[in-house]
Amino acid sequence: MLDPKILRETPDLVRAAIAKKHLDVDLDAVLAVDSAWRTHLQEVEQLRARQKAANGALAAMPKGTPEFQARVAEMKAVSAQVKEREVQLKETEEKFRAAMLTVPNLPHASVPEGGGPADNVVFSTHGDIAAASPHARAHWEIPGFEKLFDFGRGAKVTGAGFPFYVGDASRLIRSLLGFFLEENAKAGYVEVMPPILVNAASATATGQLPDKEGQMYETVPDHFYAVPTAEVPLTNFFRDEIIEEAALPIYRCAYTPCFRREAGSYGKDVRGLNRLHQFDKVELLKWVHPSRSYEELDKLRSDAESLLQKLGLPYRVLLMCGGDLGFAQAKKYDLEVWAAGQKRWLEVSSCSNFEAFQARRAQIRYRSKESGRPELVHTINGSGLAVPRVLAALLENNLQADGRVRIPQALVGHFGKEFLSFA
RNA sequence: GGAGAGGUGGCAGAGUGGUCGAAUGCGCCUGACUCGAAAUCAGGUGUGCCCUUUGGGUACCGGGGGUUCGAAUCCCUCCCUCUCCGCCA
Repeated sequence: MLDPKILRETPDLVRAAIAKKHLDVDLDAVLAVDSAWRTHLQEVEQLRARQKAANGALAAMPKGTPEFQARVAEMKAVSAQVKEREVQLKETEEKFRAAMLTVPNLPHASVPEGGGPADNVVFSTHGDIAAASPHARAHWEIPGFEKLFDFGRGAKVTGAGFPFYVGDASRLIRSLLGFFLEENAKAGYVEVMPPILVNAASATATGQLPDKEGQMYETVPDHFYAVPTAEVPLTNFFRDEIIEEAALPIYRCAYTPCFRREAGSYGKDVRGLNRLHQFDKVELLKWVHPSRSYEELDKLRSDAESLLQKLGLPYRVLLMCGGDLGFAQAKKYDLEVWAAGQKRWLEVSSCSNFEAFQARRAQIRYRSKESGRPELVHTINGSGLAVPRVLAALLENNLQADGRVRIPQALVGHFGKEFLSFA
């Protein structure tokens, strides 16, 4: 959520931000609701002040006297009025809250202009995509693929998008996860294993609710949500807390399975491992001092990049333009790995600075040494990394003439063999 | 799952209808004393929101609702914690 004061004091700044993000928000309506809410609030608070003053007087008065009775009768009327106004206030407050949730975060000045994916800036490119395996093919076309990545049986047991990983496939995923977690630990991220079901309050704090309810799996009868990313439980770790400034920055990482209903997706994106309902991912998350959030974003991005580098996978970094930035992000980089068989880039990490937007909604603050008061932290997160697409690129790029897949040197220790075999 | 107890400020812990944002102790901050420290003494020390912002107002005693002129205190409901029993990886 954006700071309502920013909206009140500098609405033009917010208008410009909305334009840069190519969103359509009725700011005048939001401002009108804000104004109505504040009017109602003041009315109710004035009435309550009368009540409080009368309470003191009544407490000191001998009970049962005519004066006392008269005062009670008078305050009875005020009480009725308060109750009536409070109903109005609650209504407008709810409208105001809902209206504020339609206002996006402000994009950082360094975010390029643009309306959509075509306007994203290629920030950097690493590795030689032309040098990728001459034997590359789309991973789902590799002979024997279905034996190790059993989508058919997964569909029988659960549904489409819930594959079984058998033998070397399972082993390779486990190797990747171990590799990611250990490398991240070396970079200073403390490993956390969070709950993978969260309650509605947590899903609301990170913005999955109320709007994206249909994207999550919900349990019955407890109404918990299967996490779409470890970002949700991890960010909520410090929800409604005040952190000592000396403790910042806090680096954490977590592996979780991620569950996404992916309602409405279709086409080539959904082939093979490209898009699943359940997948494995290691998430990186930081809580940082506002003055350092952009250097921390760059650092997190390069931490994620180093994983791809160590795996020897060609990739590029996109700097997302205003129109492709997302509602809550102030700045975002996407890491895309090259899948030589599909001849396309696959997003494996999205590194974002939310500034105080997420922290305000989740009420995550630090006690400022300078002011002595609680201030909102900045939150930054990104994948480090999402497994299935890294796996897809690895299978495609490292495919040998004999149908085996060469395991990157960094992974051999975890995997235990030089090659994965589909035979 | 069953039975019981309980959730109050950073912590401990009073308060069971009225001037209570809340005693007291600890902790923390400032000052005095001291060469310095400890001890002692004095003062201060929660968070959110609103306004005509060196100030004023209002809300918050696990969450929500109710009774009442007035609720930390009474009632309903949900959540959580602890103890005992049962079940279980």
